Amino acid sequence: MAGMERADAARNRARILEAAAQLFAERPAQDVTMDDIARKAGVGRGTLYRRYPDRASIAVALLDEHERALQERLLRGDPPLGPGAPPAERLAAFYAAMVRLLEDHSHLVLGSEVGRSRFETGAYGFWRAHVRALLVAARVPGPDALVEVLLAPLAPEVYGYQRAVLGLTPGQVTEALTRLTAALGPAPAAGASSAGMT
Amino acid sequence: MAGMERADAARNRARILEAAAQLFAERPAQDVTMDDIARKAGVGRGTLYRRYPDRASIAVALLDEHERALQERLLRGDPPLGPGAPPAERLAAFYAAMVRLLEDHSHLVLGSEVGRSRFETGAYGFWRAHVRALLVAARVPGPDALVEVLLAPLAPEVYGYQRAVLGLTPGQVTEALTRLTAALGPAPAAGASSAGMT
DNA sequence: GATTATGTGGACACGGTGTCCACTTTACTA
DNA sequence: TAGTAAAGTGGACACCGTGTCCACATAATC
Repeated sequence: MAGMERADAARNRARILEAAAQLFAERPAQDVTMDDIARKAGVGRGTLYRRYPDRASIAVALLDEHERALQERLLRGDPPLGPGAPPAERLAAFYAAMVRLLEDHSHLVLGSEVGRSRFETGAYGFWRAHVRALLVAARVPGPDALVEVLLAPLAPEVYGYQRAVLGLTPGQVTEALTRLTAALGPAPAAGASSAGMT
Repeated sequence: MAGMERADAARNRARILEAAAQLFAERPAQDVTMDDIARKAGVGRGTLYRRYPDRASIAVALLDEHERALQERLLRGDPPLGPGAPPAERLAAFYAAMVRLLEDHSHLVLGSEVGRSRFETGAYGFWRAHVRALLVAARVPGPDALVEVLLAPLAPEVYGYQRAVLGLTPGQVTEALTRLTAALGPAPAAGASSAGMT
């Protein structure tokens, strides 16, 4: 372990995170200044910058715990989210859960620079790996490029736009993704009637 | 017509656009300040702000002409992009063209706040309407939510990420989208063998 | 050539960011 | 328990970009 965190430091970290969560909840992340957070947390600017060099890193920290929880459920939770169910069902469950996550916390991401850095977060790679594994399990051919296409609507900016501007419901997004995935599948045996569009 | 534009004003507008195009090409839009643009264009700050209240509006102006050109081709160009070809082919052609457009000009959008405002641009609505119409023509059921999902990978941020970080080629993106769309289709008649994944 | 409206440009004030360093607190050691 | 080193803290500060404002210049109109 690389040195214990001092007690006061831990306390302040908690304060900062809590203050930031409140502020991000009540107005766009863009409009929350580092100063706001420091003041609300009862902490000096220097202290804030020591741990979190910018807004994005705070948002990521806040997001992290929620994402971890979902990852845990994907790996070891009950079906259909966890292992045990057929791939298509697990995918549908994943979409629903992911939409739920976005629904609850996308405000952390929208409007700050997190959108970009979030991709670098380990979490996004995790979702990708998960979906890819399910596609492979379902014998969908050429999963590599498909994964990205299937994940794109869950990019925070895109999702936020679909919800806020277009007025789509979370259910509609989930359903569209599920239907899309359901339409995929192993190349039909020669001669089998295909349902695809010509 | 709401008043002619003065000759000097027109000249300066052109200068500004040209300067901005050069600057955006050589470094991330984020890092180009309004001052940079004004200086390079040989124009005062006030003049710049008069027409373009922020970076985003400049980028949108630059993007506009390219987007209009593609719109024109979609409406009145030769098949498969224009009318005449079967919907699936037109969609594939559209994807390819759109990827090309992003390939050439996504740097205008990435990193500035355009990402957001771009959605409000008429252009995005146009793409949506186009794809939706093609889905309808192909008798794909429930096109409304699907359109968004199919367009999501073409959101500039997402596309840029797939290209830069993931290393996907333009061709891969196009192909994934095309395959996805091809898999869609009218609900198969009861009893017909489905190629979809279970 | 005079008048008016439109366009221009740079000075300015404001606000946020990130840095820096003297000070305080904690954890360790004798 | 006192002393010491390391870690943490907080606010003052300088920097930079933004957007506004207004005195001036230039083009269109009479």
